[in-house]
Amino acid sequence: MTLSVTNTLTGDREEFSADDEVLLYVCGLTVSDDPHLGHARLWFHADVLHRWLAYRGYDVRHVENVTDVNEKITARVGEREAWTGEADVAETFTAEVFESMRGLNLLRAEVYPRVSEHVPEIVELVERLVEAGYAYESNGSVYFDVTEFPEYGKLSNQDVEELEAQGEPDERSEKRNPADFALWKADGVSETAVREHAKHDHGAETPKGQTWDSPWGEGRPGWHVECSAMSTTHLGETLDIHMGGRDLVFPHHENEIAQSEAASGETFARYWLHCGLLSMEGEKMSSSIGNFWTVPDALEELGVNVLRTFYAGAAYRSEQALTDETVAEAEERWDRLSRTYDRAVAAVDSVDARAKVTDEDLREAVAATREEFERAMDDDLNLREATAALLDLTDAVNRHVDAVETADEAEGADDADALSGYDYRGLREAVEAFEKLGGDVLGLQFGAAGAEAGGEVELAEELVELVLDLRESAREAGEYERADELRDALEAVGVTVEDSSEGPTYRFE
RNA sequence: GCCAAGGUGGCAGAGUUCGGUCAGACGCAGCGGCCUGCAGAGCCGCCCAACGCCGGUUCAAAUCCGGCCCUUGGCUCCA
Repeated sequence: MTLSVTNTLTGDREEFSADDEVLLYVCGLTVSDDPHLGHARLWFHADVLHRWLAYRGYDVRHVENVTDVNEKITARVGEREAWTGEADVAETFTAEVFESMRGLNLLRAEVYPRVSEHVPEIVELVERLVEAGYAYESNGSVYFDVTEFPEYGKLSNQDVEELEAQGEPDERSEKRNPADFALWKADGVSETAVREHAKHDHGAETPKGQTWDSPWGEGRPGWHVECSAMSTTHLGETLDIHMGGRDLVFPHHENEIAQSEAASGETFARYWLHCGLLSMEGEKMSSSIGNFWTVPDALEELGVNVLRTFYAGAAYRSEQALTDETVAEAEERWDRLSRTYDRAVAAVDSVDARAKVTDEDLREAVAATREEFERAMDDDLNLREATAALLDLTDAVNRHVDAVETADEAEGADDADALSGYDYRGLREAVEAFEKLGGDVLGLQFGAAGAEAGGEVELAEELVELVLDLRESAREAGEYERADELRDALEAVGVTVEDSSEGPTYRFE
């Protein structure tokens, strides 16, 4: 079985092929605001793609850009005292992005190139396009002539004539054709552009943003060249996979193809993968609409595992809705996975490794899970189905552990450990499946809750166990009211207690 | 107006590439049972039930073709 993906270029599901090395370019974001859960959705899916390719034995070279030159950034200059220029604003939000990425447990890309550090490469690319006749200079700006590139529109199925017809015919325009787009913009950011994007009126002085010297005079890179220049610089002329949000298909990605292929004569990207949008209240989550939830806030409230489980609840190419209900569902799904994992680990730890119990049902379930998971992932990264396979395994594990516990109890064994009929190997395989498939591929962090904080957690555990001893005494004496009081008190400070036939268990919420 | 994606049960969301093995994946919510002092977790069962509408092709269509309606995204910065 090999991976197949939906390629926007052809609109079809295609078998993925590549050499040992996969060149993956992900369209990152403009650092003009806090990253929100819509951005994180793309990051997540790019991350899982990266992980899955690695699982399949590819060496993944993953590059993700940071756009730190943009009028939206310029528009925020002055909002804070430290923001004296475009670079200050960009620096603040770039730091936010990296922190969010760390929090989301994303595999690091090989490099996160910034526009501000690639202006020479951008200028070089624009020069090449001018020389080749695909672009022209006009009043110090440079535009790409879409009529010179016959394949323009092939990604998004746009018709150049149709686009031309839409454009306002403006005699005074610097552009030859209405659909032409800027590669290089003369001077700094215009006042109107800043005013359009500015959230607050901040003083009389209008920031112009950074400018760089070029053969056409002082100016700034256009909106789409950055990705062409940076991807070529770091990965070469032909990418294996180019991934981005669906809202970028036109014009951004269409223009990238035009620039890159006109300049190199080579295919720019072999597979175009587009991630569906995250909606909230029926609209796409967006900074400009204001219906967003920032990544740091969401991580704080839900935690990385719930968030990742949420994203894994829908295929990358579908839209996904963020509502109280869908979040609650993700919480339940994650809890179920993590509880079962903990339970399996506890069972493995308690068993006598020499025991030779085998449980065919359990082992078959593990094998089936692995097979189904791989099939689902290869099938255009069907994460919902892959997660479903893991959830199926929780049934088998719980059934097995339940059965053994019940049997131990029936025998009245006080030395349950030695007698237990756990399938040691089967459970180990199950634990490994959770760690490999759920952990390595989906990026979930099993069993990490207690390991994170170290010493403090240990102390907390001892204290909780102390209280639980008291509660057990109360229960043995039949003082259930007292026992419930203690349980409620623990719950109030974030410790959930659950009784089982082998004594109480607890977890920190 | 043009381009694109999509419309499947109370919710959410697979399945559409290659028509039958698929109608009821996985999950959530709800209901019942087992277990339990209670609760929770877990297990078992139920949820009497959905493929936007209208045609067509076919022995057979959620899946292919045509038309229509609706939603979302894009056509301006946007993951």
